[in-house]
Order: sequence, then C-alpha cells, then structure tokens
Amino acid sequence: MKNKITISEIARKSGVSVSTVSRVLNNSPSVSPGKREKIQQIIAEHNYTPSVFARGMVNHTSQNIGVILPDITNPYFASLFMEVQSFAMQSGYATLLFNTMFVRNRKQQSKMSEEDYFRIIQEKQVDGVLVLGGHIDKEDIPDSYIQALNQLHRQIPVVIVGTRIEGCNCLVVERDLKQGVASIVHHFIALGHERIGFIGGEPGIRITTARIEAFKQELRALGRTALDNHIIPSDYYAPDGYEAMRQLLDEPQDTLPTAIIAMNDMVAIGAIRAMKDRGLQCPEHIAIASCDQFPQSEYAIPRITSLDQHNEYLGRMAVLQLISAINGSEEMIRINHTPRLIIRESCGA
Amino acid sequence: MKNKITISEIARKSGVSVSTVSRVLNNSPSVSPGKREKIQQIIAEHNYTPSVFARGMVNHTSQNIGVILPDITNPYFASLFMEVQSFAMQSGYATLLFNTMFVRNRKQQSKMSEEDYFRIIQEKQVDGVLVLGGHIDKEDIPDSYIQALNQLHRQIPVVIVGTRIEGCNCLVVERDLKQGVASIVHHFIALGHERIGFIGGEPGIRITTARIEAFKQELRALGRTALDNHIIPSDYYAPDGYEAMRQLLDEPQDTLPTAIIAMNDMVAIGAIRAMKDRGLQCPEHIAIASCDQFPQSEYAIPRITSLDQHNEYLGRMAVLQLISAINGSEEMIRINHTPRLIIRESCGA
DNA sequence: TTGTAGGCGTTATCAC
DNA sequence: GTGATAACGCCTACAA
Repeated sequence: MKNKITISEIARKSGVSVSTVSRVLNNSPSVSPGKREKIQQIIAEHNYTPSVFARGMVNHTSQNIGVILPDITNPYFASLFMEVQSFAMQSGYATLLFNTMFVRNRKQQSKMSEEDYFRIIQEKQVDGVLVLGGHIDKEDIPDSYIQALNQLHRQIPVVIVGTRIEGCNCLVVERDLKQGVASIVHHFIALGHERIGFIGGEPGIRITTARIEAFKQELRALGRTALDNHIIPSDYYAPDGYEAMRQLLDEPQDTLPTAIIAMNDMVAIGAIRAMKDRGLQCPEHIAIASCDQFPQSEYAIPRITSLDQHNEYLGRMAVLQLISAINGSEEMIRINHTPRLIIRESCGA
Repeated sequence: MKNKITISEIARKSGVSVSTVSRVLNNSPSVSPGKREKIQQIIAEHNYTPSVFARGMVNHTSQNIGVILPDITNPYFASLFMEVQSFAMQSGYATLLFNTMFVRNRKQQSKMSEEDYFRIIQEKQVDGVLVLGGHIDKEDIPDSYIQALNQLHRQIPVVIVGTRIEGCNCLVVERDLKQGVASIVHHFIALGHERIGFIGGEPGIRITTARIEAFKQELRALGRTALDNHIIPSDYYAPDGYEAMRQLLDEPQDTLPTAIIAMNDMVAIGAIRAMKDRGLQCPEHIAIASCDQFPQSEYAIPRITSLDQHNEYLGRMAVLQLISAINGSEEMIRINHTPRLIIRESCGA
C-alpha cells in the first residue's frame, strides 16, 4: 500500500549509516548509547518495521510456520491449533493455517489434494511445517503422499503429530493412540457390564484401528470377547455416532450391548440422540463413555463421561519439536501422556 | 534448509538468460515455444519454486492475508474462518491466523493486546487483514485501538466484519446484527408465550446490545414489554448459558418466562442443562430458541431451534471485499442476509 | 564504534 | 524473442 519507509531513510534521518541502524535493529551491542537511543526514537516516530522480504533474502527465514490439518471446525483440531499458534507466537513464529477438507457436511473433499498443499506450502517459504492430521492418519498411506512429504521435508523440517510412518523421514511427535481405552473398559466391567460395544471412528484410520484393537485386547485380557457386530466404525462427527447407534439398535434387543465406548464426544452425542429417538435413555438402557473429551461435553444431557487426552500438551510438544528441528536438532520427542478418565453421567456410575 | 536452486541456475541449465526464465514463470507470451517447454521441463526436474522473498522485494506482495479473531475454538469463528481460508486459497492467498484470546476456560486473555497483534501483522507484510472479531465488537472501543487500526489500514487494507465504527477508516463488511431476532419473537408469541426472556452475550458487545434491543423493540411493537430481570447477558459459551439460566431460575417461580431466546446454541445448551439440573424440562417448562446455529445443535437433547445466519456467505464476502481492496477498490460491501429460523424441538413447536 | 560495499533472487526496463 | 542490468531493502564481512 503506502510506500514503506526503509532502513536507509532511517539512517539518513538519524545521521548515521544503514549498518548502524541495522545494528540497533538486531540488538548488536556495539552501538554507542547515544546513537542507539536517537535511532530508536526515529524508528518509533516513523513507525518503521524492517522488510521481511529483504530480511528473508539474506537469512532465508520467514519466521512463519505452516500448519496443515483437515478440519478446523472439529473441536479436536481447533483446540490443538489454538495451542500450537499460541506457543508458536510466543516463540516468535506466526502460523499459516491450511485446512484441507472443506464443506464437511457434504463429506466433500476439496478439489485440491494434500499433495497440492505441500507444494503451496513449499512455495510459501515457511520455516517449518506441522502436519496435525489428514491422510497422514490413514492406515494405508499412498506412496505418492509419503514421497511428497519426504520431498517437502528435504526442503523444510516437517513434524507429524501421531505415529511414525514406514518410509517417511519426517520428524514425529509420537503419541500412543490407544491410551486410555483400557481404563474405560475396566470402568465398565467394574460397573458390571458384560456386553460392551465400540462406535465411531473412520475405518482405515490409525486411531480407529488402534483403539478398537486396544478395546478387543483389553476385553480378552479380562477373559471376555468383543462381538464384531457391536463394533461399528463410521466417522468422527455427531451424525456418524447417530448412524452407528441406529444401526446397532437394529440388532436383536436381547443381545444389545449395555455399554458403549464412543470414539469421541461428538460421536457420543450423536449416539445418545439416536437412543433418545428410539425412546431409550442413556445411561439407563445403554451406558456411554467417550475416548476424547471436547469442550462442553459436561453440558450435554446426559453429561458425557470421557477421557481427557491432554491435547494442549500435545500441541506444545509439536511446536517444540518443530522449532528445535528448525534450529537443526534431529532428536525426536515421544510423549507419554496418561489420559484421565472423567466420570460424569453418561456411563451410569 | 537445503540450499534452494535459483532462477539463474535454471537459466544456466536451460542455456537461456534469467529474463527468459522469468518470462515463462510469469506466463509472458513472448517466449518461443521450444525454449518455454525446455525451461519448464528443467524447472519441474529440479522442483524449482521462485523465492517469495525476492519476489516480495520487487512486487511488494506476499500473497498472504492475516486473519485476526478471538477464539478459533468457538464454532462461529471456526466455520467463518474455514470459509475465509478456503475462499482466499482459491484466490491465491494463504492465511496467517492470529488467535487473540488464549485459554478460554480460564477467561484469561493473553498477555498480548490486540494492538500488539496489529504490530506483528504489519511486520509480517501481509497483503491485507481481516478482523473477524475481538475488541472491534465492543460497544465502546478504546480510542487507542481505533488509532492502531487506522494506522494499520494506512499501510495495508483492513476489512472488518461487523458494523461500521465511528472514526475508523477501515473497510467494513456490514451485517445487520439484530436480523432474525424478530422472527423468533414472532414465533414464540404465535405459540402463545406471554413472558419471554433473553440470555447470553457479553454486555457491552455490539451484537449483544443489538439483539437485546431488537428483542425489546419487537415485543413493544407487539404491544408487550420485556421484563428487565428476564434479560440476562453473560457471555457466549455453555457455562455462561448455564449461569444465566441458574440466575433466572432463582426468580420467583410464578413470574418466570415461559420462553427464552439464547444468544447462540452453546448458550442454549448450557441453559437447558441448568434447567435439567433443577428438574425442569425444555421445552415443557421453558421453551428455548437460539439466535445463532452451530453444527450439531440438531443432535442436542432437545434439538435446538435456531437461526441460520449464513455465516459461510459472510466469510466469502469478507474475503471478496479484502481482495478487491488489495486491488485498489474502495467500494464497501453491505450484505443483506436473511437468517432462516430452523424449528426443531427446543421451542416446543 | 562506525561506515562502505557486495550479495541475496526476482522483476522490469531497456536495448538489441 | 531475447539478454543485460538496475533496482528492491536488508545483513555482514571488511575497513577504517
């Protein structure tokens, strides 16, 4: 817009050379206090800020990071991102956000593939990239995607939040996807439930598979078995929980599960709604607990019992990992969170 | 990270001058087809992308826009942002997101003021700024804030979503804040309600004042009056709806409103929760309708009756306005949306 | 402590 | 159609 003022202008007005101005800009100690003060005053007076373009040319850094995630309207990603942005900002980085999945309600992916986003991000000359979700969460990742990631990582440090991926060289903030499922199972068993089900989560996505696996395994460890038709993956949102529960309720009434683990709070809310529409009460008829707490679940009717996965912590660690990678470190962080089971009403305890 | 390849490298490898390469980069017609193809091939081969820094130096453009909003975990802002980012991307702009309010649950503002953010955004050399909310929504905006905005707008086009502000020169995508409230009032009256209340919304915020005003006025127009103690602002989230309703229920039972308008779905959900905790049913004891629909309100118990404010449309218009401002236009867009009342269960219809 | 000058990777303006 | 070359605004040796 308006022609910005430049460093040489400041230099001229202060009666010094550009290098001296540059020195005060970069807090170099070797500037006489008098000149420093004068220069600072002139800078303030003219509201001067150095050009990031010129700086970028010489330092090759934009002080920006790129964050790529599928859906910012998903509370999980929103709170993760909030933490990421806040922490990045404190560390001097601004955040470019790329939302790869548009128009969620129509289940319509955008025309652009995530690979396209990688290209755009690369062009944006960010100092690092954080991949919070998307294709990366799939059980079966197309090779082209991994190659694109590697290719990007060759230029810019890329940190993935989730699990290590075969053949992918990017850094990873590893988290134990299945953590906490066992504690829900224990809780339900302790409450006397014999038939437990699991709903929600998209099939073919790592966290779904991991949690369902953990669910089955924990039941086995306790000498019981999960019934396959009581395990109904669908997706991560309320309509999906609704649909899964509807499907479940079509089963013969006498073998219905008495307790259900939902992928997250939205799924739980959808499921509870489906019960209600069949004239069933939660937890009286079927108890429900969720694996991932979202804000406001404590205001639902009934209040949802769920796992607090400490996502804020996850966000901070991811930024930490990225920044240390930007600064040349190769070390990987593994985080060991222990989700906390928050018992409210929906589990019937 | 890895030393990027430059335009002159490409030129050398293609056996042409940098100008020619630059021409094919910018789709200039005056390049012989043979050379063009060869150059393009070499570019692809080396995965070359021009430096945004160098480009920025000469064009003074980053193809980035800055978006500033208080809380991305608020579904209203999340869906607005999603639309903004998607549309911006289609227009060739990436989006820097600044979330000014951190740690919502503790009601703790970040240490940085929004003015600080303006400074940072200015330093980031974005091509334009979108202000989706924050101090800008206040009834009584500190002069320093307006000055900071004007100052920023002097350098970069700034578009504000909301209402025109006295003394502020920024562009505005004006929307009628109170739209739709009347239709809820009409609906309730038609259902036979005599005592209607209003809860939620932070006092001193434009949209709160506007909606409460519209509420009162519409009642007056119908020959009734709103009772002051039935109007309880608080804030925009579920806990606030809960608290407001709790407060309301402390009033003498025989003068309690029979219907309540909530600021948005979260407030409504909190309020319904508070009723439940007192053994009251919605809509049987008190009917509720909300002024702003959020995703999943149709899965709440009861399903929330609310207004669809067409926020997606708002997002697109804001980006459109910003881009046209970046391209030198001064014209302001006024959008005239008519919110649609979606009747579900909570209103008792 | 201070100033001078070269270079960072593009685009634009000229000539040719 | 093509190629030099001068900006663009900053940083950083190097010199003084």
